[in-house]
Amino acid sequence: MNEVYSRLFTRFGPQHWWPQTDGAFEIIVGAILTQNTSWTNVEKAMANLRHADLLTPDALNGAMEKRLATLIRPSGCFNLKAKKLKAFTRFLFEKHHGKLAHLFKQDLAILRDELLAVYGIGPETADSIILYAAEKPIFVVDAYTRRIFARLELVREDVTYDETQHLFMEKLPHHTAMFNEYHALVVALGKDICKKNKPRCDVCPLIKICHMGNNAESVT
DNA sequence: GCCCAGGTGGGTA
DNA sequence: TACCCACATGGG
Repeated sequence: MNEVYSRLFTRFGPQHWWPQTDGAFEIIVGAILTQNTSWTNVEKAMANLRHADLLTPDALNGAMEKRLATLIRPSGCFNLKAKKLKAFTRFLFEKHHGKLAHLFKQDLAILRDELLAVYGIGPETADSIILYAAEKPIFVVDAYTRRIFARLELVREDVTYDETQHLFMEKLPHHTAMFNEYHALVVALGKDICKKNKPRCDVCPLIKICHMGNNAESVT
């Protein structure tokens, strides 16, 4: 796992996901908006929210769901995501006085359980929030992670989210900055492989990555 | 015109 | 538990 990280970093360089100039709340909003959506679309939705001064817990909590949906339209699934954003701020105000610092000061395991209980927050979004917004060390798993590492025969094909996460966290030092880069680098590799096989692939990205075979070894 | 994107929740068997 | 499906826009 360490070896793969070194090679990925050498190959792709630092990815600068969620730069520290973004506030924690913006990161959370982005994590929800990016579900099954490309980042360029999320940026448009975020720009709309910023322009409307809605990128604070208070403002978002007070905004009408319908208005939110209109503003975040470019990110797709906008009605659903507006509902999810409202669900998060409702949770934040009901349990933590609307303060992220109050939410984040909890133990990592408790924090994760609380996030998972919020409507619209699944394991990947919860872990992204913990790693990128709360800056606590947790490994974020996504579809690329499982496919790529299954192909490298480091995990089983049918491995679950939690199993994958456990495996990585067992073998790697718990460093927030490193987990941050690692996840971003895996996504960079996944995209890179997709691009290379684009012209001939019917079932992207599954087949593409299944086809990467020996090339993957040389890339990573 | 088709496929996918930094997923999640709900329904059915 | 294991699959399906809806959500929905914009870029390649």
